[in-house]
Amino acid sequence: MENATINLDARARTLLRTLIESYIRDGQPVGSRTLARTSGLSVSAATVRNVMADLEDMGLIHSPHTSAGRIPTPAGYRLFVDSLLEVRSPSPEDIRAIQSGFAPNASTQDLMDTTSNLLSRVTRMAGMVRLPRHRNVALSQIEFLRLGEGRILAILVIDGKEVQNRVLELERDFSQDELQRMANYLNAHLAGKSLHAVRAELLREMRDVREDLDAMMLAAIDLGEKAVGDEDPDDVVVAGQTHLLGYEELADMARLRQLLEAFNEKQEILGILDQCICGDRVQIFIGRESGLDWFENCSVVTAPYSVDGEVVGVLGVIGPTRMSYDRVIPIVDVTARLLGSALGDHPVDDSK
Amino acid sequence: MENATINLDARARTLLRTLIESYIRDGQPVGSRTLARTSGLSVSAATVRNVMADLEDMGLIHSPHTSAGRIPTPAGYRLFVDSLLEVRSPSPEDIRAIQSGFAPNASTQDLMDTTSNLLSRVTRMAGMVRLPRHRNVALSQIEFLRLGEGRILAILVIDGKEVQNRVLELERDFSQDELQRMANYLNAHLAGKSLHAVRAELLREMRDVREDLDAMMLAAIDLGEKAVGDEDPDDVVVAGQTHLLGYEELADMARLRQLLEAFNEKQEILGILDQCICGDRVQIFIGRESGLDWFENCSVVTAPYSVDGEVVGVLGVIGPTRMSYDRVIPIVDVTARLLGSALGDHPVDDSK
DNA sequence: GTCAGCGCTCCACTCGGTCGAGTGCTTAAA
DNA sequence: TTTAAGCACTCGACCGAGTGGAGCGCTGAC
Repeated sequence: MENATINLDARARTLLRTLIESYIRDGQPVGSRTLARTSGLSVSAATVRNVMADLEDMGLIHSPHTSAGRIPTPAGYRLFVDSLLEVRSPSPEDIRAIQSGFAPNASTQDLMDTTSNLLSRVTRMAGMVRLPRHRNVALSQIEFLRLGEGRILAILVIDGKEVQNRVLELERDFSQDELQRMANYLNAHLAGKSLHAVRAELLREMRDVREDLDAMMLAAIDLGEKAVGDEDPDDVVVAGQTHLLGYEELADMARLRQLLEAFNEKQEILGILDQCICGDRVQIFIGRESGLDWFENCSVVTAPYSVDGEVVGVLGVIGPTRMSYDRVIPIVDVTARLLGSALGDHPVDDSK
Repeated sequence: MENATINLDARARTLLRTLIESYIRDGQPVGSRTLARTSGLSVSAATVRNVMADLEDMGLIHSPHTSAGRIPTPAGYRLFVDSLLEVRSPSPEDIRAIQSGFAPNASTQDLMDTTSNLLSRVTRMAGMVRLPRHRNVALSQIEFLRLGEGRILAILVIDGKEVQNRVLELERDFSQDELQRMANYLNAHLAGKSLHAVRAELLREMRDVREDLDAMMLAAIDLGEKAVGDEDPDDVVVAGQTHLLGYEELADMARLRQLLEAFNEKQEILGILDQCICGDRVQIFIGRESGLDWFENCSVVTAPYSVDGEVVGVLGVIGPTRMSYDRVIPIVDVTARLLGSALGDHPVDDSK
């Protein structure tokens, strides 16, 4: 609807923008006189006061107490980032810092680590990267190893470079020999296909062709389904949480602790990032918008990153609501793009 | 030498002990009058003042400013924990809390996690566990998987339950078939022996019997040595760092940030813990004793833990110097013992 | 609609005074 | 020589009053 925001005339918008920019820069409530001077408009402080009163009625700014200046409310920030903000293109040194951070041919895990480190270092806030969903990566190989009575280690090699282990607990026991044959069967059928396709195929075979196969094949399919089936654990890499200690608007120890705890648990961070995976550009959460109350005075800036045109993950930063959005947004944006392309060029292809 | 500490008479020791206990309890500088009353000695405040002046000369206590009470110096704490402290046996509820935390049959990694969580929860400080060195755990199985041109995944199964992956980059390429034969060879020779023994044997064979073997065996030994050879990465598990935000003596943001940073880097934590691995009982570092200056106002209480009589790792807590040593020390002690025995009973033996 | 002026409010800061805790020193008794 | 009592002094915490300044709302004139 946004009806309240539409009927802001140009002057009010300019004043709101100047006020928020000033507050972001200095952290001080800004009064009518300074605002009148710095806005570039040729209006008096008194007029500015009238406009500010209107803005306050609309819930966009408020004064911490009588006769202090005004500071933006979350709603004010919202309007600001949605329609007032002029995003700078990222500064050359920022770009250089980000680009130089991406090592070629790094493993996915390394890429995640360096990216979140990069984000936190460049923005001086906390950086986070949602591990990529397994998109259409190819299953190179699957192997089974018998660990003990009914316990089997499944090894998935993905894209010829990534390795995943899963321990399966089964009811019946298999000899290593049987396991080997099952692996051979599965590899012959499935190697090179995408994980997604593999899962679909396994499920289909289980349903359709049960009776046409001998017991071994059946067991193999069952085993393969178990190994591939359970979604790999969602995870998120965070870095630079300690930067948040430096912001005095987050100095409340109790809240700060909740915040850092959230970074350790990762669960809530995940929830926030997952909300951002839809949408294809930078998204911003301000204050409590994400529904978490420990998020007071914090904002999140996220951007999805994609490989081959498909969104596979999200990255972002988290910092005080009073942050330089015009600097942070392009940084997050360009980092997402660079990560996407770094993940995109598959360096070592299986030599087939 | 400790010459300065020896010539403390019983009364001075009692007063120092009472003073430190009182300060640990209340966090307030303690003055002569209260000390005279609470010490149990029948002396006047004036006499206490004289003794306190002596203690101050020895560098055991000092006043934050004229006419405040006295607080212990690091040297005072040192003397306190070395020879004044009466360690309580751990309280029943603490013991219960610790014991109930150890799940039977947990993997090593899980044990580390729960243990450091336990330590931090019970002491309300930060807990840490140094991962056990690989003592004489048995190598159950070794397998190789060809990933690509010259890139091989080595899989070590240890103790029938733990799995380690290592990617090896080699100069020459092997076919999966060759790898299989090498693995068979190595398994036949080495399975069941301790990792330590395996490494020794591989090195010996490489040196002694080079010319007696065919090329394949030689390559196998070489490969095995590479897979087992590089020490697994030293690591340490920490938990509950955020508890440290609650202590107002650590409220300095800059220092606090260094502290949390150290927990993230883990490098310095490792250094501290490694200093404690010698010695077979609880050890205590007070303030800067560990050589790190960001350690001001912090203390570390550690204890080594052992399996089958051999020390394999260290665990401990880190908190403000002003902590209840008489409670923390037994907690760390008993946790180390419980972790040792939890690691000790090897639950699932390979069914051979 | 704009804006100058006025009165008002509230905060931040300072200053002086008081209170209490605690010390060091001196002196006297054991 | 050790212990204790008394006394003067210091310092920080606290309180209340006073002050200056920033900033607001309102009103009335243009």
